[in-house]
Amino acid sequence: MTTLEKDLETRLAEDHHQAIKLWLRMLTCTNLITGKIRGRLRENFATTLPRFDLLAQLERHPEGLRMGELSQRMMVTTGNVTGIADQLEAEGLVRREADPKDRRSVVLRLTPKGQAVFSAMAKVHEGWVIEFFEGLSTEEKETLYALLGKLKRHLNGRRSP
Amino acid sequence: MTTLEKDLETRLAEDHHQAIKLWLRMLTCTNLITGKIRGRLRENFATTLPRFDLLAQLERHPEGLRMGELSQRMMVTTGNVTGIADQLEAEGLVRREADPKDRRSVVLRLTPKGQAVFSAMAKVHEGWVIEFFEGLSTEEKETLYALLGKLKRHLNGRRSP
DNA sequence: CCTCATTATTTTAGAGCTAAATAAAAAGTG
DNA sequence: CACTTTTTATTTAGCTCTAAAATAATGAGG
Repeated sequence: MTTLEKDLETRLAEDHHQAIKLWLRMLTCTNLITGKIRGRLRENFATTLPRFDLLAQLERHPEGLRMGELSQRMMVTTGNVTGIADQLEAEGLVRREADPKDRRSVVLRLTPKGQAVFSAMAKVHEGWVIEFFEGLSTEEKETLYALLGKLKRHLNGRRSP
Repeated sequence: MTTLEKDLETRLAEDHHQAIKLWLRMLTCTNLITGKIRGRLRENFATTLPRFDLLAQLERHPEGLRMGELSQRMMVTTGNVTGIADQLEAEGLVRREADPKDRRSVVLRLTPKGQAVFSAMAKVHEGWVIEFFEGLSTEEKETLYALLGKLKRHLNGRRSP
């Protein structure tokens, strides 16, 4: 084996190791942040991250969203959305409505109470996220955002969507 | 309000929005990757991500790890580690051993079968991760790794450890 | 009409995960 | 040494999530 070949092999191996290290670090950061958010949502508002997430999606879509749309946006199964929606409906924060265009569909909307409860939480939540990322400068956040955008396109682009 | 103040305020608001967008994109990328890995682990090896994660930790520490050490490294509760270890022990992949230095502790180690099963999976798993990140160049991965490192230090450094 | 494939939601079974309570051993303190 | 606090692992109750099966409505073709 020549020196050039050895170098190429080494560089490839390092690149492989690099991807693994990168992935583990990314996973760690995400876990740290979700853990903090989960704990604070519980302590401050006695609610959970998926409940908050569902309300956030509805708040961005006052016209309501179907269960399938919610499951796509929240990246969970429709069965999971059903369970979370059940709880929020029991708490009076969301309402199931019939879709006039398709009787198979259910459209979920925020109730006035749900809007009020969510907007109180959203302000505080935004502050937490700002705090978590304030270790990075605006330029660094911009770079990170762009790199993750490229990663996301690659992940969505090829197989197993 | 003067023009300067308005600009400052606008810039701050944009910075806030930036943190939220960044966080949501980061969460999306992580969810996409974990979803792919989970599905492939199930299809190819009939196992799950937390099981794989526990085996991976033990593989890096042939001397064994205590339940508490595992829970820290896996970023889950010790109760959760107990349950996953129960399953892996029933499958004969790990073994509980008494810690001679501390009778409260349990040291978990890979069995020979566990080593064999894991190393077969690890090779394939590494290939998946390389594939997920090959949309980025070596330099881009390096930049992403560094930025996440800075983020991680900030997250660990301040309140709520 | 009537079937057949598709789409939308719910239900079910089981693993994952947390927080809190428990039990046992170790470590610190007067 | 006795007493208290801390540490370590397990257990328990309850929510979260998935995959797969069950319901039910839509739509296309014959």
